[in-house]
Amino acid sequence: MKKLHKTKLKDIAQEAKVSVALVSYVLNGRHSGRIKKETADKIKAIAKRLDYHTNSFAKGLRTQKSNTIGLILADLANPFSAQIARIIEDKVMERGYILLIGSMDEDISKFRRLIDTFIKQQVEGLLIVPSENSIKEIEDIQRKGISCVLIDRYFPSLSFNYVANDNYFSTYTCVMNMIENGKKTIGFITQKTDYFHFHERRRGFDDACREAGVDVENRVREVDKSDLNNNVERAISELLDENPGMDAILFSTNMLTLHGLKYAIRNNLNVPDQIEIMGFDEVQYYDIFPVPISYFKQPLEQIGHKAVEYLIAEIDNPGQPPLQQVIKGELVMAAQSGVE
Amino acid sequence: MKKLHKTKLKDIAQEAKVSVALVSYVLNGRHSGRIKKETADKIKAIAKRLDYHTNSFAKGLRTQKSNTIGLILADLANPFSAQIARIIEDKVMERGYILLIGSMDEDISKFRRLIDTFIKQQVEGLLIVPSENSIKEIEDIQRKGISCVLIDRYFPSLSFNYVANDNYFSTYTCVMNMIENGKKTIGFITQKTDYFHFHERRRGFDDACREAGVDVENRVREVDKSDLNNNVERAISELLDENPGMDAILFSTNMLTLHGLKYAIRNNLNVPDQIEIMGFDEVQYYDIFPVPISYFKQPLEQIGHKAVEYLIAEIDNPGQPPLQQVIKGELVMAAQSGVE
DNA sequence: TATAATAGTTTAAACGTTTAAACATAATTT
DNA sequence: AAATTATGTTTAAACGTTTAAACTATTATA
Repeated sequence: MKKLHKTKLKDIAQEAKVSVALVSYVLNGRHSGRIKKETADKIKAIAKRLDYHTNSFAKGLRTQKSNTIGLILADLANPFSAQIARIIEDKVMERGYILLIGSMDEDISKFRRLIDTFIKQQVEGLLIVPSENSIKEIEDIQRKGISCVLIDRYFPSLSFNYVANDNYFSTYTCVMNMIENGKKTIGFITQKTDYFHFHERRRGFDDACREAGVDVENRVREVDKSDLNNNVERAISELLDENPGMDAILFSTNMLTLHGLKYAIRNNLNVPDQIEIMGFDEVQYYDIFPVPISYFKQPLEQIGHKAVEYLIAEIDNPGQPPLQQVIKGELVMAAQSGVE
Repeated sequence: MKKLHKTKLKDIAQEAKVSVALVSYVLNGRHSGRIKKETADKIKAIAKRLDYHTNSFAKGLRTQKSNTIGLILADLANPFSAQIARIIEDKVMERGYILLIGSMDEDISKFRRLIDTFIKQQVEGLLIVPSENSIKEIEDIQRKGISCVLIDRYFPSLSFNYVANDNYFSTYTCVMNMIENGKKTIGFITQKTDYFHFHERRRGFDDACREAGVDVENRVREVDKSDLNNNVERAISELLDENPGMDAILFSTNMLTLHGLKYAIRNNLNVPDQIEIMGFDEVQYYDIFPVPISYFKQPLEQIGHKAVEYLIAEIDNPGQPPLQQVIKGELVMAAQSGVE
């Protein structure tokens, strides 16, 4: 049972025959310009030799700052979450903070536990990719006066900081692009949900169709999340049956898109000549499918960065008017088919 | 600029007209059976009303325990990492600890930064899914006497705690199964790497073939990670060209498997009758491919659980002889084709 | 020569908890 | 009635750090 002695300021002070305070000043670079270079160097050398690491408990207790930000994800196993987590972690570190990551796995009680945990850990702010039914908890956070920025999803009824993809623009752009490319009968497969961002995607689709003068009637299917496999398949074949000559389908999530691809491959649809498939979100695996697919790429990088900036702004200046921004992503066209 | 006053023990004590110590005893349930129920209830009620949350800085400083475990992943964006993170987070919470997650993104300097950060945060132990060239840092951790368990990958040259998939068994099992099913000419596509676990997979393949009396000569390709796309494709077609009648290919990672599927679909191979494809790791998307595929499923759940158990054991009893275990996963056979 | 400014360092209190030990009172035993 | 035990609560020190303020010694200024 080896007893590991963690080096503390006192150890360094003794070794250097100076006071603890001086060591602290040196190691924090807070020397008001008065510390002798010689002493400073000696102290730094000893700190290094003894492998000193600040005790953040003591530091945090004394300074009342944790330098810590919490990130709560709807579901870590979702590639979207994982990607955004990575982006945010980098950005947060760059700004001198530490990121705590928690995944609520679409489970509200876990969400509450995470919030409590993070509060106990004295996080200075929270970044949240909220899940569907978490509005009450979000309001709670607001009430407690904790700095917080919502990511990707938000509640228009709440006056809250958020950064999200411009979902209206996304589907609007997709449709317009299809139409430019001569598509006439466009289907849309989306998810049945209360999420505001899905409504926006729907609205973008509808408006674009209306503006372009193409029909929307009976061209949209909202599928239920449970038993997605079968529901999507059914939705697609219904859509195709009831709209002969349909020459394009837009899917509103990456999972839906993948199912669309599956359907196309299984049924030997000629993509994109007979029917074009357009998806949402970049998925590492799109290019593995033997079918060219264009997709709307959410601006994850920018969303992550902006969210961190907003949060830090809020931390530095709590209670400011809400910072809200939607960011436009871009359409990534399939590699021209024929070239393999 | 709303000033948010965080409730502390003192506030509760004043409100209840008792000492801070008593409040602490009550809230920690550490009442040696002596505290009047009435008082305890009153205190608890006030704590709840004032929304008290322990200040873990103060608590950690005083108790010298952080109740915190750090998880360092090779790459959070890899589905394997994300899945294992989820499993571990649950398990760790269940055992009363808090999990800090960090992703090193295959970047050694980031790895070192994460270790430092976690040490400063006073983690009681580290769980690490190490990346290829991190052996020096791992030894460092060992030298510092920090409790640590390696996950999934380990260094046989180091005497260290680890929990991993039984990689030898995995490929051995796959091959044997193929042979039972009448396959005669089996190819193996794996990654060119120094990772010990890939060597094990290779060894399992070789041994199984040898034992079953089938040839290994020229049936294995180790592809370079860079430009995986093209390399895999080339490897497969080489393999098929040079081994006419090859009736099965085993892939040693999920990415490789996906590329294998892509190849099969593009080239209209008849899977599994003409050629069987067997993969590694569960991937959410396998079943989307219009091709039946069997795969070896790593026992992620058990690996995660065991790793947490080992780490806590090590924390409770540091310096004990190393705990090491490989766990056998299972082969998941493709849904019988024909049934759609 | 006295005074003030400068440079370099130390003192001491504070952050919010925990916890062994002490204390006070009431109940029980001798 | 004194001594003991049980019950309920408080005291006070400690954890490792930061930081305003104080101190000391030296140098510059009046």
